Amino acid sequence: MSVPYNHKVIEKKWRENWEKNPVNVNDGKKEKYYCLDMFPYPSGNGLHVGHWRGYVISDVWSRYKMLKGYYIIHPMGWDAFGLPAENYAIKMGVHPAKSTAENVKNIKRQIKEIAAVYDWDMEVNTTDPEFYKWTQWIFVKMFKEGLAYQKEMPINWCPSCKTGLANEEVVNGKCERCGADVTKKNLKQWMLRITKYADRLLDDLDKLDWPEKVKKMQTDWIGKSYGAEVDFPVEGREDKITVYTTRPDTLHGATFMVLAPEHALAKELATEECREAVEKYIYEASMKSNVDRLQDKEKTGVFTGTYAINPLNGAKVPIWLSDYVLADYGTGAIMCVPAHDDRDFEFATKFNIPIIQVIAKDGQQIENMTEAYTEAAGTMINSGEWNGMESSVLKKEAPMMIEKKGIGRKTTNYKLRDWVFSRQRYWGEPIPIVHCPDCGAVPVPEEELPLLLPKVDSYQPTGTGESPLAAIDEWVNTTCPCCGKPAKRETNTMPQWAGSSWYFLRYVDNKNKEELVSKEKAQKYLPVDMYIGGVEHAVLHLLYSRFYTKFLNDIGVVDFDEPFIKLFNQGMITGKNGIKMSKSKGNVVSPDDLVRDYGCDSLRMYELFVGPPELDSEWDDRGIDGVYRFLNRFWNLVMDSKEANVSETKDMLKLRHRMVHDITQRLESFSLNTVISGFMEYTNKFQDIAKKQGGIDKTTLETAVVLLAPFAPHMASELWEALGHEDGIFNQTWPDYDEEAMKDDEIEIAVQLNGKMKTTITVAADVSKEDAIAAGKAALGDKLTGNIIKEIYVPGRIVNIVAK
RNA sequence: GCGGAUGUGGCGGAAUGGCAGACGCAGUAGACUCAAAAUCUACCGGGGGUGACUUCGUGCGGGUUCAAGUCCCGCCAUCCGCACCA
Repeated sequence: MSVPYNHKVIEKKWRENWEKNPVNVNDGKKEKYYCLDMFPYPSGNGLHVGHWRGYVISDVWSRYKMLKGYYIIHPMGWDAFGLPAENYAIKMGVHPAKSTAENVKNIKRQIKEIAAVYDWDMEVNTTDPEFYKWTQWIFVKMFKEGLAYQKEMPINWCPSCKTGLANEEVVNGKCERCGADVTKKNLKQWMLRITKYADRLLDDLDKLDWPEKVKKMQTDWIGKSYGAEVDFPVEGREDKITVYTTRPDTLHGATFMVLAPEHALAKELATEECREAVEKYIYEASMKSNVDRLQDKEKTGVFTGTYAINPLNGAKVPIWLSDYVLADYGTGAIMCVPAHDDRDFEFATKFNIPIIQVIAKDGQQIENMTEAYTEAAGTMINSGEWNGMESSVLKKEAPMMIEKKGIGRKTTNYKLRDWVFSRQRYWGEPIPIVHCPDCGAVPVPEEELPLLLPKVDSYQPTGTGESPLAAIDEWVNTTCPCCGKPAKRETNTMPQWAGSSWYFLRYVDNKNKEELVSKEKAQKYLPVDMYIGGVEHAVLHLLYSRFYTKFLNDIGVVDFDEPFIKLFNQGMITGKNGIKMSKSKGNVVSPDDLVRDYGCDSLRMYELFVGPPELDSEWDDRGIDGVYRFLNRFWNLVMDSKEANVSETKDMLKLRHRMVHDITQRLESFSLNTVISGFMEYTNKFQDIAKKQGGIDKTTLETAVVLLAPFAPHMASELWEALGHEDGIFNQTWPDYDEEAMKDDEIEIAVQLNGKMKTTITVAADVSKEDAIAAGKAALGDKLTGNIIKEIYVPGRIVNIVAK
C-alpha cells in the first residue's frame, strides 16, 4: 500500500508552490478568455457555502479554458461603497474606510481558501480614490454629453435609509435594500439619461448569449410599446389634452378620459361645482405611498365637470381624475374605451359611464357586456368610416391615419425611466459638480479628479434630502472652476451601482494613472467572455453596466458596446427546506470547517455535485463524504497502478476515449454535477479492471488526472508529479477523444414486445437490421405469439416487435 | 391577473423520443476488528411469487407514437419575476 491521501499536506504544498509560480501565464497562449465573477460586497459576515459555488463554477471554467490553451483573465475585487459600512459607522463610530478594509482582508482570506486562479495583481476596490477617480470621470463625461442632468421631481424615497432611490431599487413598492415602504419626496436630483439608450439596450439583447429569463426581464423593464398620441380639444378652453394609447383602433369607443391626479391641468379643469371634490382627491392621492396606491384594488376617481371632444367623431367625453393613471408614463392622460380595456371597464361600470363596443367579437355585438373584450381581433363597428375594417390591421394603420388627419401622431413609449443618481448618504463617490450662482452646475475639472470624499464628524443621514457632506462648510464652500467666484459643492453622493457599472473594464489596467483603461489593453483583454453571478441583478447592475459600456463606446474609450458576451446565473444554495441562508435564520454553513476536515478539493467538487449549477440546491453536509471517498479511491487507484506498470489494453483505450468524450461534453454543456458523477463512474470501472489486471496503464491515469485538474487542482497536481512529471499539470492540454476508438465490437440491445421491454441480446455492433430482428425474435421465444404487425430496429438501441 | 421555472425512490439527483432511477447520500446484511471507526462485499421504488419471473410506477387527466419522464392539449402544486405602463 502506498501513501494515503492527505489533503492537509498536499493542499498546503501546492498553495505555496502556486504562490511562487503562478499557473496562469500569458506566454504563447493563442487567445485571451475573460471569465468574471460578480464582485462581492465585503460584508462583515464572511462567506458561506453558497458564495463558494459561484466562485468554484467560474474557477473550474477558467481552468478548463486554460487547459484549452487560453490566457485567462480571472480577477477579483470589491464593491465596497454602500450602506452596511455606513450604518456600522453610525453605530460604532468607526470610519467606513476602516471597517471596509478589515472586511476586505477577511473575505480575501476566505476567498483564497477556494484556491481559484485569481490574478490578485488586478484587484480593484470601488472605494479606492484611484478607482473612483474614474467613476467620477465618467460622470463628468456624461454631464458634458448632456446625459447627466438635474431635475426637481417627486422621487422614490426610502424613509428608513433616508435616501432617494432609482426606479430599479423599488421592489413591490418597497426599498430593495431594507424593505421599508417607499414614499414620494420632491427633491432636486441628478439623473442619468438612460432612456436615450432604451432602443439600443433593447435591440442589442439579441447579440447576447444570456439566459432568456434575464433578457426577458430587461425587455419588460424597458417596456417598449407602439401606439399614438391623440389630441383631445377641451370644451370651452383653448388647450388640448394629449393622451397616449396603444389601441388607436378603438378611438370611436372612447367614452371618457382620465388624467393622473398629478397632471398639470388637473386642478384647472375643475368646474365650480366640482372644485372641492377634485382638490380633495388630488390631495389624498398625494398622501398615498406607492404601496397604498398599489394595494387599492377598487378604482377611485372624481369627475372634473369638464368635457373634452373626441377629435374623430366630435363626441363629448367627460374628463375624470384617477390615480390608476400614472403621471410619469406617456402623457399622464388616457382616453378610456371601457368596451375594450379591463381597467376602463371597471371604472365605467362603477361610475355609470356609457360603454360603446367598437370591435365585434366573432362577428357579433355583445349584449350586456360583463367584461371588456381586449383582443384586437374582429371587425370594426360603431366606428364611422372605419366600420368593416379588421381591428388587428387598423391597430397598426390607425396611428398614420390619425397623423394624416392632424389630430395626433404615431409614437412609441417606454416603461424605462431615467436613472435617479443622487443619494443623500455619506459612503459613496461625491458627485463632482460645483454649483455657481453665475455659471450654474459646473463639473470639477478632469485633472482635479478624484474629488476626495472628506471626513465627517457625523455619518448620520440628515433625512432632509441633504447628505451628511452638507454639514462640512470647509468642503462645501469652494470656488467656481469656471469664473472663480465663491460657489458650493454638490453634496449628494453616487449610488452603489456607479462603481459596479464599469469595474470589469478596470481590472485589466488597474494601475493606469492616465486613462480609465488603455486602448491597447482594452483591445487585448476585453470584453468579458463569461460572466457568472446570481440572477438578482437582472435589471439593476446588468442593465446599468450595459448602459455605461455603450456610453464609453460612444465616447471612444472602448471599441465594443456590450460588456458581457455570455452570462451564467448560478442557482442559490439554501439551507434545509429551501430556506435562504442567513445569520438570523441560523442556517448558515461556513466553508471553513469543511475545508479543514475534507480539504478544498472535496468541497470544490461537492459544490458542483449538489445539483445542476443553474438551479437552487439545498445544502446537506453529509453528501460531501461521497466526493471525499471518491477522491480517496481515485488517489489509491493512481498510486497503486503507478507501481503495477501495466500496459494498455484495447478495452482500456476504449474506456479512456469515452471518458474524455463524456467529461468534455458534459463540461461544455455546463452540466457540472454530471461531470462529477462521470468521474465517479469511470473511476468505479477502472477499479474493477484494476482488480482483474493489477492496475491501469499510465496513459489512462495521466489522462484522467488532467481531466480532474480543473476540479481538484491540488490532488491533480500532486498525482501528476507522482506520475513522474516535473512540468506543472496546468501546462498540459485538455485531451482529445477519437470517436472511432470509442466503438464497441459487440453491443447489448434491448428487445421489446409491443413496446414493453422483455429481454436483452448481444449482437455485433454493425449488425444488419434483419439479423438484429431475427435475434430479437429468437430471444423472445415463446412469448412471441400472434401475427407480427411491425418490426422496428433502432441501430445500437432497441428491437421492437409488434404482434397481435 | 400576466410571464417564467420546477415537479422522478427515504433524500440530492441521472436519462440526443428507445432497457426509468446513472452517480452519490442515508439505510440493511456480511467481511475485517477484542471492539469501534475507516475500508471492502452484497442488497436497496411499490405489489405478487420460494424462484426463473410478473405487474404497477416519473404531480393529475387526456392525446400523438411501434415506443413518452421526454412531444402536444387541459389541469394542479411549489418557487421566482412583473404587476393599474393605457
